[in-house]
Amino acid sequence: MTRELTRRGLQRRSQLLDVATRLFADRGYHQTSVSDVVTGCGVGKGVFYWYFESKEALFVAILSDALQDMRRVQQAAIGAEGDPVNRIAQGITASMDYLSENVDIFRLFEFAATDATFANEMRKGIDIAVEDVTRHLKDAVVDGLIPDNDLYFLGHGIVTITMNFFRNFLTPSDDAPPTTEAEVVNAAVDFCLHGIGLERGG
Amino acid sequence: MTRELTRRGLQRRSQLLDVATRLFADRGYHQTSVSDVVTGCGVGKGVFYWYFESKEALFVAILSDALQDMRRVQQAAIGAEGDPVNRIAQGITASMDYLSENVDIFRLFEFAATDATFANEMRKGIDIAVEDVTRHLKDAVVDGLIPDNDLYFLGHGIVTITMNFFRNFLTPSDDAPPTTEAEVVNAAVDFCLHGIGLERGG
Amino acid sequence: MTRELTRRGLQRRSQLLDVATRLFADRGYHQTSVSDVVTGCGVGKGVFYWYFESKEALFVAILSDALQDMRRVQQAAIGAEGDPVNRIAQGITASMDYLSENVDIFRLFEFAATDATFANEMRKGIDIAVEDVTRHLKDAVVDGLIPDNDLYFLGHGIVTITMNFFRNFLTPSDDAPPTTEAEVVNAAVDFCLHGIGLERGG
Amino acid sequence: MTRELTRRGLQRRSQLLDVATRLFADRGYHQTSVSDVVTGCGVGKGVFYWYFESKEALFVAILSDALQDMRRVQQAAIGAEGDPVNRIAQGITASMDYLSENVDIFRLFEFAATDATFANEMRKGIDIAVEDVTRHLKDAVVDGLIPDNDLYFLGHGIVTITMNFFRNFLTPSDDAPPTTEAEVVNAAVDFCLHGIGLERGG
DNA sequence: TATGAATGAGTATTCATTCAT
DNA sequence: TATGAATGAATACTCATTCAT
Repeated sequence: MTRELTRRGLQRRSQLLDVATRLFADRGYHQTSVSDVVTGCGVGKGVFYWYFESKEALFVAILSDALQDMRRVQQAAIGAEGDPVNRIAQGITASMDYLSENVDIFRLFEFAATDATFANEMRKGIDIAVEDVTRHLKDAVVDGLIPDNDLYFLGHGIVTITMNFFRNFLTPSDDAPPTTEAEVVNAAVDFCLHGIGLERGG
Repeated sequence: MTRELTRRGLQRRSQLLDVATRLFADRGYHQTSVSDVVTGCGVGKGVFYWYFESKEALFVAILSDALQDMRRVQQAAIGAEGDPVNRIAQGITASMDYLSENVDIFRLFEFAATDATFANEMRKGIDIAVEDVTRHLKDAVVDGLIPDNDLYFLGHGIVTITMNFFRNFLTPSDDAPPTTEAEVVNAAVDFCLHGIGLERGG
Repeated sequence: MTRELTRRGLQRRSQLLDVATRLFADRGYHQTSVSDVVTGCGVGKGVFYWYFESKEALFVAILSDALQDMRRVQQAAIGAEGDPVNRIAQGITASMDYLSENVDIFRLFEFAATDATFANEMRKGIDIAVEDVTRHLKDAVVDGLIPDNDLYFLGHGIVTITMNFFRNFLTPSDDAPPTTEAEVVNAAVDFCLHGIGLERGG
Repeated sequence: MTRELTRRGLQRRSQLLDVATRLFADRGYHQTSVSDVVTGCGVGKGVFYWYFESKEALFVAILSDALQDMRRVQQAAIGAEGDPVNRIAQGITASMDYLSENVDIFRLFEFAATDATFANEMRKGIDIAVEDVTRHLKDAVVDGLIPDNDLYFLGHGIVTITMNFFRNFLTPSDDAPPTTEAEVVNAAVDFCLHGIGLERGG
């Protein structure tokens, strides 16, 4: 399938991904038909299958693209920062920024995590994030910044807490949350650093 | 629809609810057909529509039954406890117990929260839980036990944290969590009490 | 799938088989849609899948039903005949009679033999026929009626020749074949008996 | 459509015919898509419609090319042979040789004969072969070599028997046929000559 | 000549729901 | 109450064919 695409082809593929992301986030994956997607792009039905093998493959493409994007954003934010603890803090901040600007993506993450078909793909993405964090944690241990606890579990905790804080405090809900993104990011970072045995600023 | 049911009828309805709960939790709502449910009960297809107006209505019935059950369990655990802070702590403990014994239900809660069709129903259940907690919080304020902060937000926080701790630490996952239910319950209670401005036991 | 069917259900299933057989023979399997079949029965589309798992399964059902029918007819024709050579002759005659009265079936046999999906199913049917004939041949050898040649090959030959004679001389074609069924049956029987080392009537 | 083709164009067309022949024989006409054919040639989809009006037209081209080829081979084998009976014998031999070396083609013949769309085209090819044989038969009658029977029927018989013997004895099957091509050719020739009232070599 | 992209009617199949008995 | 049968709209996907470049 992995086809050679012209510039025009790449645009079309990208358009399909965008429209599908929006529809999946708005109505849900199962409530969105391939027909809806192509209609939303103003193209014929066959076009879809020129670019994707199946509806499922499309969703997986969105998912893994998003996971890669998010990771890229994290790495860009971290840049050349030397202090591993700061690297973690900046990674959390960058993740929340990314999700704030791509709320549709966050909803797809949530769906993927609960759906048998995609749970595994989602888990793979999370595992990579955990590995990234764990690498920083190891560095911090080596540098004597934090005690040598069960790093994998800590890493998992940081990733999960980040997602949860985002869900709980930055996802729009009826009862208006009196929180700015900055506050939530702060709270998440504090929570996580505290979790790994640190006081921030200390 | 609210039909008069004989004893046998009530059993059948209950059986349908049980089988559907299991199937929905295992395969997902959209991947489970009405046919699967009736086959799982060993009955004909017409039976289903004798007891439920639609597949959607069935799911809503499961959802609201479960929410009611959970609430009943909370209230039974609280009993005649006089201290409002203890009431909250016991409510959290009872909730985690309930979810531990009804993991299928927890999965349906998760699904309901992400699916456009049921998100509202789920939210109603959560709102009731928040009101319950908030009532205790108000009592605690009146008794001078905790400061008079934004109680609705606190109440929401307690409910959410309870669910999140359950998901994060008591839901089976690859990287075996080295936590017993008791530990998680403790952590959740601590976290929440701390959140409302209290040290437990203090 | 193997479902319990009521009398009415059995009739419907039978009707679907009949209509499909006719359409497949007239237009070809690939040129006949499931839609054509249900329309031909005057029923809704879902009915089809109540009775058959797939279009392919329907064709296989027709095929194996027909092969069984034909075998039943052969056995009925042979009855209690004691002479194994006569049993063979009567089997050939019965087969040709059957095919003459079920020309549609013969066309499906021909199609099945050339189509990758069904060739195997068809071969199985033929193998059974060969085994039947071979049993008679063995008896004939034991009785000293024919020489002890390679019986499996002979059996295969008899079955194939029967089908070929039918195709060549009893299938309607432009250049009207000046042959009656009786003549062809005679010729086939002669040919086969001669093939196994016998003169008929001798 | 009949387009002027450059040398390169002729090669391309020929390549398409070859690849399609192989695919059609392997998977069947209906199971092979135009896409499969062009992919098999490593060219774009538009190319196909440069050389052929339709998928159907492609198959017809393969079919008629093959029929012409086979006829050419027959005529080359007959050469300047004077004896009409020998001409027939040599034609049969040449045909079997051709089919042995082009088994794919034989499968397409079989398919074409059973498919409503191509049965007519196939029949035309057979009719020509029958006419050829019939011409030799007429010569043989004029020469007093054979009795003056229904020649058209005899001609048809010879062509059909040739195909049948090939199918039955030279097409690969499970029960290994203990026959060499030479034996089958001999048998077919004997059968046919006998059929027209002759003993070979007599 | 050739290509990648697009078309859209058509196909098998599913499934929530209804109905006659 | 219950069943087997029927409905038909909806869905994912295919594919011969066309077209702009």
